[in-house]
Amino acid sequence: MGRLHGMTRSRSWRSEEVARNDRALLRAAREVLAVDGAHASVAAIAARAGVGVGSLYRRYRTKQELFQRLCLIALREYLDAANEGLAMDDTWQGLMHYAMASIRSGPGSLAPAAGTFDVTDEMTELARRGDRAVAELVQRAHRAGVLRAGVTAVDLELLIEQLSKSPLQEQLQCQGRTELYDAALNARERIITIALDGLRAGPAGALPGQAPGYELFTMRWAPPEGETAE
Amino acid sequence: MGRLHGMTRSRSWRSEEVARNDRALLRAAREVLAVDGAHASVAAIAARAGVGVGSLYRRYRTKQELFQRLCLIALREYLDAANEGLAMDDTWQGLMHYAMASIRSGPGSLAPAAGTFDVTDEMTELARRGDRAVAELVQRAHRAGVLRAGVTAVDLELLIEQLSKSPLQEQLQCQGRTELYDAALNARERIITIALDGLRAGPAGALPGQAPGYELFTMRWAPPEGETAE
DNA sequence: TCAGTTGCGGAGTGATTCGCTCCGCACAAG
DNA sequence: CTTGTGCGGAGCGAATCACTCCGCAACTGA
Repeated sequence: MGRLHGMTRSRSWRSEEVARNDRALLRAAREVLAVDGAHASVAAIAARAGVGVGSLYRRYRTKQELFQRLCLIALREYLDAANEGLAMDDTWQGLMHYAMASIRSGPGSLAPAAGTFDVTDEMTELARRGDRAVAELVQRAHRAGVLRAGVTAVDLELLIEQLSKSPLQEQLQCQGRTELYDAALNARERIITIALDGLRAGPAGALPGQAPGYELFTMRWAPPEGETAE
Repeated sequence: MGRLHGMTRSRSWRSEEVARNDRALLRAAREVLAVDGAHASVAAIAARAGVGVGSLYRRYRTKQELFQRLCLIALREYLDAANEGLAMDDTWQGLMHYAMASIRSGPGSLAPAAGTFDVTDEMTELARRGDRAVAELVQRAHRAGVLRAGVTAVDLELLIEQLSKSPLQEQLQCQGRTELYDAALNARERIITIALDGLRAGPAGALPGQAPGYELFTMRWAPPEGETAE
């Protein structure tokens, strides 16, 4: 925001500045999407990235295209996190590594955008591989006896999604209270720690109801019929 | 939607139907607010309640007035839940009773509306009394040794807020997939159980960072300065 | 049977916000 | 100087917002 135009930059920004703008755009898009949900506007994204809407539309032909790229990146991070977790020796730490990483940059943040753009084959493939890795992560943890009895991969993924959004931080930054941002970050770490520790095997009782099926998780990425909804 | 007008109803609906509509309106308002956040529209609320916007505006002079009444009711339920929890003999069960009730009808759902309406003295008084009751609930649980070391009342309230929203159910009903609603409800119960069990005293390690202050919780109800935001 | 009354649904209204286009400008190279 | 390139943001038509208003159905007292 403001008038900074050219000014400081001087040498070959032929593609250097371009890449920086692209990263800022993607970061801003994820943040705004997490805050404003399905109603996130391109103007807000561009403003948060510190660029004009013109620059945004030069890189992405449409809002949907930006969200698609965002989703692809999130899915890649999701898959990487699961594989990294599987590579760890400590079973519990591996599970937690995946959970933490997935919460931080998870597809949960862009769930509100689900159904507003077409899902490419690459996305479904990435999601499939990720789910498979997570299922193995969960199975391994159960075999090691460190994961609470009855917890399924779907339980885990839904819990992660639940923890992905931060209502507190959303409102804080929506009101512009930057002075409390660090405190909110700290508070969120504690909450996540508490919630994830509920996954540990221990004296806690059985889970209520029966294990949820995968359809709860896959359903959302395919718009039902008749484009958007209702 | 639909033309059902009078039809089935016959006897003295002078005030019976009116009360039913009011309840439906409040219920719908809470649901839509939880789904659409700050951008919830009166049309959506009225439609979900099965009434016309005219009926909504005959009972509430403005959208803000509806949200105020909604907030007041939620705060009352919140206070009641805390007091009921205190009245229980079993300390842990008392805490869980409060948490469950607060999650289900919690002020967390209407957090996005915070700052969009004026806070009355009655609201602040109710919130103050509720917070006091919760603080006692937490203190009592700590004395009994059933609550995880280091957990503060603010931690608890923020965790409850985190669990108040259900991204899964939101999207489900936004897409009109009613056939999966029961499964989603069941899945949510499991997630809440897991997360709340992380509050139990046990072998889990210490919480990261330091205890968050109350300002994180009270800040939001007072618009900073300059009305809405930004 | 029939005016009179009451509460209802939803089309209409001006204001606002949306996704997106397009143009003037700052700067580097020739 | 002229030319070329990527930029910010004003501007545009469409969509959506909170809110008003009116015709109608259901019921009442006679």
